[in-house]
This record gives sequence, C-alpha cells and structure tokens, in this order.
Amino acid sequence: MFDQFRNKFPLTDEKWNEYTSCFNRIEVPAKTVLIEEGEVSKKLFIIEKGCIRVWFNNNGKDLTSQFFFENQSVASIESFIKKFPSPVVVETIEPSVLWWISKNDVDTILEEIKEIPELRDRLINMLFQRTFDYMKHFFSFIKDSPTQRYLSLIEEKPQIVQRVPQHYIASYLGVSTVHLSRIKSKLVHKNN
Amino acid sequence: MFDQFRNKFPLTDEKWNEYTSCFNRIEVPAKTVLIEEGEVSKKLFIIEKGCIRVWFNNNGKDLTSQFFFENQSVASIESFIKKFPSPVVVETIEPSVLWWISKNDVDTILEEIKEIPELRDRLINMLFQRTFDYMKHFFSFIKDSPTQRYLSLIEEKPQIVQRVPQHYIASYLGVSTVHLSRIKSKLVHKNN
DNA sequence: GGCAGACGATAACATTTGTTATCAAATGAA
DNA sequence: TTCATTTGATAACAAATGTTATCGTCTGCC
Repeated sequence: MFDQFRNKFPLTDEKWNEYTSCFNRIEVPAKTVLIEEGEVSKKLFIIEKGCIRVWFNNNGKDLTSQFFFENQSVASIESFIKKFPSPVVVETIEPSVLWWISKNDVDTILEEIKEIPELRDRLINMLFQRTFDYMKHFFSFIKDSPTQRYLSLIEEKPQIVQRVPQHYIASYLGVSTVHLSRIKSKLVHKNN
Repeated sequence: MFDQFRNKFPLTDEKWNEYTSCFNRIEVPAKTVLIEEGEVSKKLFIIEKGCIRVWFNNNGKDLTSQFFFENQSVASIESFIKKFPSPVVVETIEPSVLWWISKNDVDTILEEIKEIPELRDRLINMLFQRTFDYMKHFFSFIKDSPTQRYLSLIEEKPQIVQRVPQHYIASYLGVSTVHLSRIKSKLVHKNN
C-alpha cells in the first residue's frame, strides 16, 4: 500500500518503516460506520480499496458533504484536529480495505518531521488546496442550478456519478431524489 | 492603526517599525474597485474604517461571496497567494480608510518571521479557521432554507444586516432581491 | 428646491423544486 | 428459487423561488 509513495518522502528507511508500521489494515463491509456523530474522532483513514461517504443528519435527513475513493485520506477533520465531537458521520459505501492511524501517532510523526521544510511546505500546501476546494464547491451552490452542478459533477468527478448510489448524489447536490431523477431525464431527452 | 496590536507580536521595536512601515494608508469613496476581475492581485488590504464586498460576475449577475469590516484583512486570496488572475472583484461599499501592503513585502516578512514558532502556529491556525468558516457557510447552503440563512445572518453577523444594502445581502444569501423582501415581510407578520 | 439614481416593497405570473405515492427493476439474503 | 430491501423512475399536486413590472422613498448632487 505505501511502497508507491516511498520515493516521495525524504526519510531514512528506518524512519519510513517506523512511520508506516503505525498504520493498521482493516477490511470492512459496505455501510460500516467508521466515525459516529458526536464521537471525538481519534483515527485517520486511508482508503486502499473502496469508497467512503461523509454525511450529517439534518432534521432526520441525510446530507452528504463529501465522497472519498482509493488513495485518499479521510477523517472528521475538525474533530480530529481540535478534538471536538464530530458533527459528521463517516461511513463506507462499498466493501472497503482501509488503513487507519491513531491521532497520537500522527501527532508524534508531525512533531518529528516538522524540521523537514519540504514536508512542512507540502502540508501547508495541502491545507490551502483543501480551502480552495471548499471555496469552489461552495461557489457552485450560489452560482449554479442543480442541473449545472450535476453536469459539473459528471465532468469533474466522474467517479462519484459512476460508483455512488443516486440518492447519495442527490443529497450531495442538495436536491431531492425525485428532482435528480427529473434532471437526468431532461438531459437524456435533450440529447435525443 | 497598528499600535493596538503591538503587544501581540514578539518582535523588536526595530522590526516592528520596519514591518508596519510597509503599510500604506489610503482613503477611498464608496464603490471603489480595489481588485478587478482578471487582475493578478498584488495587494493585501486591512480595513481601518469602512466595509468591503467581494463578489463575482456570473452571467451578468452580481454574486457576493464575502463581506469585510473594520480590522479585517482582505485580498483575493487565491490570486494573492498563487498569482492567478482574480476570479472575484473586491470593492468598497462605504467610504473607507484602508491600509495596503504589497505581496513582495508580505513575502519578505513571512520569510523573516517563519523562525518564530508562535507566529507560525498562529498563521497555520488562521488557515484552519478560514477553512472551517468556509465549511460552515457551505453547509448552510445545503441544509438551511433562505429564511433560516437570513435568521442565522442576523444572529451571527448582525453587522452585515445593519450596514450592507439589501440587494447585496440577497446576492450573498443566494436569493433574488424580491424573495429577500418576501422573507423579511413574512418574518415581520409572524412576529405580530 | 428639484432631479436622477439607488434602494426596497409589492403584485402577478412563470418556473423550479419538494412531497407523497406508486410502480418496476435490481440486488442480496435465506 | 423466493422474498424483502434497495434503488430509481414517474405522476400529481403543493410549496418555494424567480422574473418582470410598478410604485414610493430616500439620498446625493446640481
């Protein structure tokens, strides 16, 4: 799992082995809850195989905020960093193979590597990138119609449309399942 | 303007004076464009007095993404950091007193202070905070009705409701000016 | 003072989107 | 296989929101 990244990190073999051995491999079925709402999340997950959905409960309704696929890392980020109760549920969609690491181990590693500017800069860059991604998604809710958001999703994140059940996509786009059906139906008729 | 922050920064008087002298004071009327769409923004602004709106053009329509008031710093953040053409317009709403600093000076200062862990941590914290703020605003578009968003705005950012013309608030909430009028009207009638 | 433009309320109508209910197809478990 | 569950399409109706137009008020400017 981690060998593919070995050459990207300027670490000794010893340190590399020490760090990668902090990760624990698990296999879980679909619809496994990895982090519950209200729990203080002490785990960070990396997806080897499968697909994860982050959602929260709003007046009894499922609202999906993000999807994650192979090679992405997932946590209830605010909970993981600030030790707040998680506002969101993290749950598998497909049967998945995951690696998790505890917050303690992450903190230890971060403390050790912070002297390596290359890694520090990369982490800061990741933070900015995540900020920009949120901005982009946020803007689309103000400026685009649901139909346009769906078309952008097909264009920019085809994995989601291909692998995720449609009612989750609807809750991600902020529309009802019925309306997403209508949107798809209209698009098909327009193209004929 | 900067004296009120003097004791928050662990710097020598010499460095403090050197850094604060990088800022330039300007007074501008209402509706002054500070950063145009498509421009690579090389300035960061701090508001001494007044109020600023960040917006972008979407098919001829004004869409407001943020408001800023006294003591806040404003830039077309992605443009400022990554030197992209700015996707947004930054514009005063009220006659304002501003201080601006060039990107060159910011880079110089950041390079010098990065050895001070207190400042580095504070900067990283600010980045996280901004990420979380975006998340919150973004969630509200998925989970709240326009009426609820307007009520939250009154609750959490009363300055905006008090100081900003209503059609800008409508474009910030993602509704038409007519509909925001209706929302206000319904709230008034409900309370009587 | 008078005028133009900005701002906001309201009405009438059009369009979009949600809700509820029903049905059909696919899927998974016993 | 068979049955229950999940998933998705569609119809009919209700509610929310946008669009266009009109009017009144306020403000800044000459």
